[in-house]
Formats: sequence, structure tokens, C-alpha cells
Amino acid sequence: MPELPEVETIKNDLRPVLEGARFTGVSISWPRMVLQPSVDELCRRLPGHVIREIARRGKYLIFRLDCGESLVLHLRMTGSLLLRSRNDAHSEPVPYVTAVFGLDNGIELVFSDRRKFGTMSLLQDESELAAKLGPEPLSRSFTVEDLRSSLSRRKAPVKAVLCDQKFLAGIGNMYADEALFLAGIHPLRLASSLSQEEVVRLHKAIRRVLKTGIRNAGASISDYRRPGGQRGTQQLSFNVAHRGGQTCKVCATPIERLPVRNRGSYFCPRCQSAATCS
DNA sequence: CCCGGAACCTGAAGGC
DNA sequence: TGCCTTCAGGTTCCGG
Repeated sequence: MPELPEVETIKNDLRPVLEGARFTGVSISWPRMVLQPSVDELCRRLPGHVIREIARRGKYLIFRLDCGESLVLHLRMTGSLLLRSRNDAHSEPVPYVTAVFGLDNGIELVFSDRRKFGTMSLLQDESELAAKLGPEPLSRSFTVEDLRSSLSRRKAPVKAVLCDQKFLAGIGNMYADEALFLAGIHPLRLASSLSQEEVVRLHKAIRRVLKTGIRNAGASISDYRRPGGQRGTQQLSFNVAHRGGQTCKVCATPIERLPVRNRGSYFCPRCQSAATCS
């Protein structure tokens, strides 16, 4: 599932190919993916505009256009963005296509999405996006004190709070599990119950797992692929995420899985003590 | 405001 | 082998 490191990798891969290119056309084969404006209006307004810059905010990918508007994409769980050359007759057809963007440099950007949860919007400005997202965990301005004060106001399990995009932007199920493992914190611990020491460890762990994820070009657990089709390698470095039944790399205890808010949470019962859970 | 659960989807995996 | 059920999890919406 694309989380911050996966979307950051996609952004990094797309930038050299697409920045400066001009949209020539859009074809939408799954209309419900377009949140705003209408499909017709988006298809009418996008062509002709140049991609000035590609950016990421949380798990959103943002194409800033020369007209000042922004095309905002979200891959949700199974979305991929793939680069294809328009006149390459030999390339394999892309499955589960929901949208195709044509560009004036001969490149096509294909949105492929097995479960069709991915979305796109053409926004006048990004304030709408900013309103629903918390701080960027890798920005310098995200401090231990920010984490401490926001955790202190939340009574839900720390795992659920970490995945809340309004609390912190970009963390999902996999990286939340990894951060909690590194910090030695059980996923069911109530957010407000963490000690100052644990908050310090968690802050460090969050930044570390995200940076490692980016360095390894994301985790290809299921559908995630880079725009060139390559897999990421972060899944090989996970300590707990999606490792149910396998043993802990630190203490050899079997990794367990338990549902937190209906999401599978993987953790080491020995390294992540269950003391003071609810 | 905060919390938890359902809905949105469909391929993959597991049970019988 | 094949049908059926369950699982996967990001976001939004809704009720408590």
C-alpha cells in the first residue's frame, strides 16, 4: 500500500520525466475516481497545461500546473502510476487502468488500480488539502514536543492515532507497525499513556522508518510498483510488518498479528510490552 | 472534539 | 476441482 515512502519514491521517479511536459489529453475509464470538478470539466481543462512541479503532501501526489491549479492524485491501496512510451508497441498492456494522461513529450502516465479506490481532483489551490492533513513527519518543524502534545490529547490506541492523517500525514499501516516496533511500544497502548521517554523514542522511530523506506524505494508487499515497473525493496527490511508467524529479528519470538480498528497490526510481543494497554 | 465502525472495491487466499 | 467466504486497508461519513 502506498504510504509516504512509496509516494515520495513515485514523485522522485516522475519528476525528471514529467516536469516541464504539457498535458495533451486525459482519458478516464473509471469516472468515479474523479472527485472534482466533473469528469467532463477535468478532461476539458487539463489539456494544454504544463506540469511546473511535482510534489508530495502526506500520501497525496500533487502536479502543480502553469495555470496555478493543482492536479492531486491519491493511490489509496492498490493504485499505481506507470510511465509508458506512447509509440512502444512491444510493451505489455497495463491491467486495471482507470485513467491515462497523454503528454507532449511522447510519454503516457497510466493510473492502474485493481480495487478502484484511487482518486484525482483538480484544485484551484491546495488549502483544501492542507485542511485535512497533519504535519509532515520528515519536516524539520515536526518536533518531539509536537508529537507529545498531540498524543496527550488522544485516548485511542497509539497505532490508530499514528494512522490518522490529521494527526500526522503520510503514515499508514505498515510504517506505523515498524515505528512502534523500533520504539518498543505495543500497538494497543493508549496514545495519552506514553511516557516522555517513549514519545522521544517514537519520534525518532517514525523518522527513521520513513527515511529507510525512501532509501529502499518503498515496500512492494502487494500492488505497489515504481513508475518504471520496478519493485521497491523495503519489504525485505521490515522487522514486523506483514511478518506474521515469522520470528523477531531481535529476540526470535514469533511475530503476532492482532486487529486494531479492523487493521492488521504486526508486533513482537516480547520487544513491545503490553503493559498499561487500556 | 474524539472515538469506532461501515462503506467503498475486487483479486487472492483459505476452507470444505 | 470449484464454489464460497473472508481478508486486505486509505479515506470519508455517520452515529454515539
